[in-house]
Amino acid sequence: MSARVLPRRFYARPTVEVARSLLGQRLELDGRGGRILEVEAYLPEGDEAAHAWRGRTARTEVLFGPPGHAYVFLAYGMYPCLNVVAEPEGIPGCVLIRAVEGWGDGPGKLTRALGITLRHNGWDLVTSPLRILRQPAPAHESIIVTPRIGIRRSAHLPLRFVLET
DNA sequence: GTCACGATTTGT
DNA sequence: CAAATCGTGACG
Repeated sequence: MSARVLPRRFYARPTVEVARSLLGQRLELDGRGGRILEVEAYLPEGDEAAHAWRGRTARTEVLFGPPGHAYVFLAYGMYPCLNVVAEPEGIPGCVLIRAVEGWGDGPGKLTRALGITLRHNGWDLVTSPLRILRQPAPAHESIIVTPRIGIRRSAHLPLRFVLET
């Protein structure tokens, strides 16, 4: 197992902190992947757009589990969207991966390109072929912050983070 | 059981 | 701007 794989403690932090830290790191499945360029945070509290807002259900179970796992859901019946579970176990924060360098921009496009499907839901990003590696940050990169895309509720919150070179 | 609704993408 | 497409959660 590569020494560059992000450890569990990386994910066991506040959701926004994890979201910002995720930018620039390398996401891969079976060795294929690239740097994460765009993410969105979905908060464990006060965030009506988050799936966990309605509480603990069969679907959101993964969000309440240990950090560093993948939460994959099907958007609009067609597009698998990949999220990274953050916060200590029991606190349902997560980060949506919206763009990966070289594999597409848009949460549904990058999953299709990398072959990520619903069957990857719940996979451990620390010990499985679906993982995130620490990547040295190039100089002169900054983070742009904007509202999240495609949601109606809690739409004003500044929770989308884009890596700007 | 039934039904309305999307954390999207693509084509008109 | 509208269609495609189906798992989920609310309701009864």
